[in-house]
Amino acid sequence: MKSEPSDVSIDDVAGASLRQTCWYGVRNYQARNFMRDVMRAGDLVFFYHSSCAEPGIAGIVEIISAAYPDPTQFDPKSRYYDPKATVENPRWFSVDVKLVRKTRLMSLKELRTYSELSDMRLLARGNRLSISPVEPGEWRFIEKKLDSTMAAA
DNA sequence: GCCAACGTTGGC
DNA sequence: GCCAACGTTGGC
Repeated sequence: MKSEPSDVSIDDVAGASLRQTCWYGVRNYQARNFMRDVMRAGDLVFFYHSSCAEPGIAGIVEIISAAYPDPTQFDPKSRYYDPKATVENPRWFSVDVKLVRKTRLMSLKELRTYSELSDMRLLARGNRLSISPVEPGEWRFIEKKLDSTMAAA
């Protein structure tokens, strides 16, 4: 799951009182469908920092709730307000996530160096989805790299 | 700030 | 249902 750290970073989650946060603001149908139809409580997620100086994986979070209507779609003051959404017929969904652990930053640049990840959806050409599935083999590979390689600084 | 690659909108 | 115009994402 991608988040702009200037909005919500892994440190924001780590610093939150319950070390958890609502994942709001998804406004893409494919990403919504992954969240609503595929994610389940207990699933683990790579927390990816996007649109920043060093984009990449910055931590691991766990899904702790089923998808529920994203409250920001009903809030006229929110940048995520959707006038076509109603409480009876919500368009957009959120999940709650909690911190599992911060990791070293595994940059996009580094991710692209691993042939084992050449088919990863996140790395696909032109991919803009803020939420994309990670194959079990990809997950294991990245987790191993995160554990075995120390950050340069 | 640029721009490629998408996704969405709306006229027809 | 097509598709041009427009808007957004996100790396660089």
